[in-house]
Amino acid sequence: MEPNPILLSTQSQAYSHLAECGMESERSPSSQELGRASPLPWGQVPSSSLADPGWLWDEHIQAKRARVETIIRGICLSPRPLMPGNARARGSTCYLEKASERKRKQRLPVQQVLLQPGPARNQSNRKGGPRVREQLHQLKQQLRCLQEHILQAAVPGATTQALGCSEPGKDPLSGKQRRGCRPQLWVVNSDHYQSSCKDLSGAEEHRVSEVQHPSEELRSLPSGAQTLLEILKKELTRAVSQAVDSVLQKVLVDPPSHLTQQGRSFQGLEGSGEPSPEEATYKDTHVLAFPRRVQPQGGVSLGNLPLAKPLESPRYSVSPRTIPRSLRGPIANCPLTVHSHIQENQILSQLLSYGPSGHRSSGPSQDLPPQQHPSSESALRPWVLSQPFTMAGLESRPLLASVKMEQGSLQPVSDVLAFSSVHIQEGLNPGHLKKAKLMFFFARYPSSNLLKAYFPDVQFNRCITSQMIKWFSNFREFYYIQMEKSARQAISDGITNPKMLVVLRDSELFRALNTHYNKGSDFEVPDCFLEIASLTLQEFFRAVSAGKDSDPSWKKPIYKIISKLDSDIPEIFKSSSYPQELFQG
DNA sequence: ATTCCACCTG
DNA sequence: CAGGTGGAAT
Repeated sequence: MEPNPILLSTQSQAYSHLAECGMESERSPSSQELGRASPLPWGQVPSSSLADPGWLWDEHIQAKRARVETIIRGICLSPRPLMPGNARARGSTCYLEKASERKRKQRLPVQQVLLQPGPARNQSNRKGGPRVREQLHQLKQQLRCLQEHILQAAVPGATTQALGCSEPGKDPLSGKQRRGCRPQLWVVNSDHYQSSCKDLSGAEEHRVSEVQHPSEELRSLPSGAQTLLEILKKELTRAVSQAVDSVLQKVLVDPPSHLTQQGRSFQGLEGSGEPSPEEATYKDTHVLAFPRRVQPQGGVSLGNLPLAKPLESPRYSVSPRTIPRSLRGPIANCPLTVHSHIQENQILSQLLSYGPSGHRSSGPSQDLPPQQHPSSESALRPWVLSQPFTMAGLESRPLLASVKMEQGSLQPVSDVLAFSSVHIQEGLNPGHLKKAKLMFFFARYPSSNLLKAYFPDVQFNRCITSQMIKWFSNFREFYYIQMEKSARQAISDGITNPKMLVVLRDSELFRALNTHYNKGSDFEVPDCFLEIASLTLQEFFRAVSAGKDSDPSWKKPIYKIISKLDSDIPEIFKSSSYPQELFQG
């Protein structure tokens, strides 16, 4: 076969070293954001008492109520160090990792146990006066409001709304939900109510501080008052338990089957994990609703991605199953549910990481014989997995995180945020690697700007950019090694005319290259790449034939030539969900 | 002084 | 494939 002259249609782009505009400045603050995620103390449970005339009839009662509230608040407070501490720790970790970047991808911090079983309060006595009962009745009603509020909290739109109306006295729910507050529950939701907590009036804050030492004051109370207090406390606790239980029962009537499915598919993630049909539905509704909460954590802007607008708006009807299942843990306070909660978190971390290993699949699959396509498939699967949640032009990872948030729990919301943040920071997953490899067929020397353009779902920072540049450096390394090897082979085979050297699809060289960049042959290697490869091969052939390889830098001229022969990368690669199509068709 | 890159190594 | 390094270009 007579190879044609290899004059390529070189839409050659001069390789330009474009400085990576550091998005650092954007990212660093975001890391710190994490630390600030839960800045507020927990005692800020706003009180509605002043607005509730029923409580004003007697100052004594009011004072008692304040104390009871303090107790309740204390219950709410106890778990507090857990979460904010966690968030902060995670944030700083994040920050440190950022500072010490250049590290390879760090493992995602596996979600640790966040539950701390609160003191189990048994209560069976109920002999309060009618007034107390009446008040308890009110409490129950308020708890019902709480139920609704919880339901709403599962959907960001609703949460946003809740925040918006959290001004004391204006919020119809203000002050009501917190009396139903169970500790863990509010650990879960604390972030959402920060603003309302901030709105505590000075008077109330004073009142709160006034009753900071209930134990002392309690002892000084008249016995009748103490009795009343006791009864009130018990009834409160009981009512809270009932109310929350009922909420959860509602939720559990329609258990989030997708979660269990996830649990299973998570174990077999490498194998046959497919997005459940229900996951698909998420992208239509809920997913859109969440990233907004993720965004600020995730790092300031999702860059170029116009996330905010469409996500702001809609309110979505919330099905009961969107209530976090893990709420059961705190409620039931039982080891089993705690365990299930841990499992959920594991699933969460697993899914947010790139595979069961918690690390992107790497060496092994690459070192395996090319025939073992499943390995490459598995390397890609986690990425593909995330695709159903990817809307065009949207950042996929926050969406994924959002989904997890939904089927996970409210409690780790902040952790999910941290996850997503870390995730964004990590940025690159096997799907990106795959995509980069395919892009190598078109561009051997992509500039950082080009990469940014073609990876819209990646939050570029210095580390990410250099990592991706490094990828291409490694790609080139392999490429040139193969070329040199083949050239030398051709020479030793007695070839004399470089024009005879053409890389064909059935050649061994092609096989090696295809195996490296296109494992599984999911992608049809473009002809332009074969032309470049042929040219490269010929250049190596000429150089070696001319004995230039004695020069230590004999390859440099070749590199210079090749670096000018980058082709335009098809626009389709600009889609953040591009390679997905390869596996659908 | 930085940035980029090839090269080497694990 | 990532980390580290040295050289070269800017």
